[in-house]
Amino acid sequence: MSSIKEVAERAGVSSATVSYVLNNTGNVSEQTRQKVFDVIEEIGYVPNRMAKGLRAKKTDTIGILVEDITAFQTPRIINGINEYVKKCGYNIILNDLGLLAKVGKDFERISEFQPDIEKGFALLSNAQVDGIIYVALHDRDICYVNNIAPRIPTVFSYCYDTSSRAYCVTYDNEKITRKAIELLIGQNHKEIGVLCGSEGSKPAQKRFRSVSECMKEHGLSLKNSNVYSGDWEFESGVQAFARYEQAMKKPSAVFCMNDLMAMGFIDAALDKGYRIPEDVSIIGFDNDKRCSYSRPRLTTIDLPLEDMGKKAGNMIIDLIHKKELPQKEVILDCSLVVRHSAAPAVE
Amino acid sequence: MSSIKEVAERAGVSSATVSYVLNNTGNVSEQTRQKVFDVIEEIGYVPNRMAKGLRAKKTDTIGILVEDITAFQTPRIINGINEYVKKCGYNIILNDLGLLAKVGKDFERISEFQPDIEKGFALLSNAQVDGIIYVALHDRDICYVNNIAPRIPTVFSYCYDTSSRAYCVTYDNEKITRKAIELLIGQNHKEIGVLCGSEGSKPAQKRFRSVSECMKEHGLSLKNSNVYSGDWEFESGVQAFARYEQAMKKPSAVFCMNDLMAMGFIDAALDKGYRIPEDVSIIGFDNDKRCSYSRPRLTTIDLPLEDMGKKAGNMIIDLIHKKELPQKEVILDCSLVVRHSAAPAVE
DNA sequence: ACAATTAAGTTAATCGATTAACTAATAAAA
DNA sequence: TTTTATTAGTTAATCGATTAACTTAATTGT
Repeated sequence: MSSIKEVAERAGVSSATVSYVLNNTGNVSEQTRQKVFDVIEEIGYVPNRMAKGLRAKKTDTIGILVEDITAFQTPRIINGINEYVKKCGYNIILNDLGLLAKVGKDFERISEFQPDIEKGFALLSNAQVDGIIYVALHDRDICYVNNIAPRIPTVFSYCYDTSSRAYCVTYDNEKITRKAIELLIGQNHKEIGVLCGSEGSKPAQKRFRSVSECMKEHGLSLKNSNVYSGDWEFESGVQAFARYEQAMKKPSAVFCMNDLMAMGFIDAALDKGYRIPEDVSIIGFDNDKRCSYSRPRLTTIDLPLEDMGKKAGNMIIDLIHKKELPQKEVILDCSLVVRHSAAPAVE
Repeated sequence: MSSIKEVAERAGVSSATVSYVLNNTGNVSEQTRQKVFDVIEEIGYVPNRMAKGLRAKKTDTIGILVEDITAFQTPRIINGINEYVKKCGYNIILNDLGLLAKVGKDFERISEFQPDIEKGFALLSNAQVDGIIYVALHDRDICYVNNIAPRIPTVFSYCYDTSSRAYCVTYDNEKITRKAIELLIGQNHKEIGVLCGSEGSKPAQKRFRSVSECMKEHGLSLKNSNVYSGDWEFESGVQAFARYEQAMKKPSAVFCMNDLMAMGFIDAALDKGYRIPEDVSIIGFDNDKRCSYSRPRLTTIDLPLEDMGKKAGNMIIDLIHKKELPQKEVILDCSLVVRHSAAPAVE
């Protein structure tokens, strides 16, 4: 309601002087400064961000475009971004595309929602944000999004980009998958199974290749019959166990490409009287909160979600300040969370 | 970059005409309209929201102030708000106070962070949002916040207000607690225990009173020895079980004031060889995703979080349009999610 | 045929904050 | 004493979109 003009009149100065007081610029006597502050306090004046943004052509605001706020990883990433950018004096605007309900875990289908994504970018872009951070649902190639990344600095998180044109923050699938498999090998497991994510999924392919290579390097081979297909969902873990149980020679350990499938596998196993980890060791992936209280507690892989958010915030602010970034793609390390679902092989 | 002026020049019309085309107002010939659209398409013009907001004195944007984005209920509420307000042509700006890390589950301490909360309101308010929705961490009295609710329409969600001055959306603790207890009574449980939330907590007090009254109405009495104190955390469920186990006459069912404590109780019970629900029935509260895959699956209470978001969105938009609201406080019903942790009493 | 109406546009003020360019007075330097 | 700097302000243009008030031409009514 109240404008800088009103403050100026009441304080008996020009509006320029008020602006100088507010921004701590120009030359203003202590006396005048105090008077201006008094008036501001008195009438509860708050600067109009629209006017400021219009004039200054920047808003000190970062736009966050999330594919789905209800996905378990999204809040942790937002939290990381928020923590970092607040310290730098930036605010965030969030826009949620709500894609999870539309695509489930079928991340490949997200490209169908290209118009929604473009709309989200347009919305943030005309909200005059200084930069945009895109938070994906699942580690995936965003090259198709690249052509719409607007004239505004943009950083993709939980994404990589095979075309290497976009700024991305992602995590190292290969390294951590190897670490998990090496844990099992170190526990003397020789027959290791793998429960895969959806067939078309890039991270699933990466993880599979890492499992296979890592085993080969340790003189083990990944048998076809020990590879269970899955679709990231609980139920596919249940089905995988059914196939596991029918096998003649059963793996003593199964690496599951996410926690949800691991839970399905374990649940089905426990129903049939199997003991975990005595009969079969299980490693999950995601450190998904929904699986926090499994019995036994799940040995799994924690994604550096907060750090991905922080790094994305760091990159976007550097880009806004037109700093050169040393690399377009930042790949952060995951960590192995050792709990009780994987144990040394017996016999 | 490109402004309405540039579009006007290229299309050979005045900027007013472009504005009329954009807003579908005024009289513009089909020919001119088409030409303007062509130019807009060609140079990728996007209206500047700052300028628009400055002139129109509204932004079609709702500010959401959340106490903590990582709390399990927050994303579901945001999702509900988002879904509703998008349909009405509104966008959202989010500001996260990140209080969870600071107060843990000690919600009463939130009042210590009054300055942070005020800062959050100020931030959104000077971002010129048309209205603010405050999303609390836990159902609680927000009367102390009331005096800072600014000249902007404000709706509190996951909150109630003993002073009845603020607009609130909350859920019915009493009704659903009775329903849960009646489920147990219907299952012929006579000796019912209750695992409480933090002592100072208002919802914990409400739930306790409801348990006690409901039992009395059914001719049962709640024994002091069957009341376990807790603090909403997993560990206090474990401790409650220790006390449970020492008792001479053990309750055949325990109503836990949240899922986390229920999980702690169950976990400890299973460790000691107790069977759930054969030896003791358990009901939780929250339908917390972290407890989704417990064995047995938890019978619990689902909070109408999306609906609370939707309703808050509905209320704030009505307030923005200066509609009279029939009531200041809206109380939504929870639902009982019957799964497998509570079963009829044996013997 | 002439007034009244409608259609299709233009002009210019406005929203509120910023800031370059200017003034005026005082203090310091030469 | 005159010049130069410094201090403490003011004036007015500007950012981009909206919209009331106006103009001009074409159409309609009687």
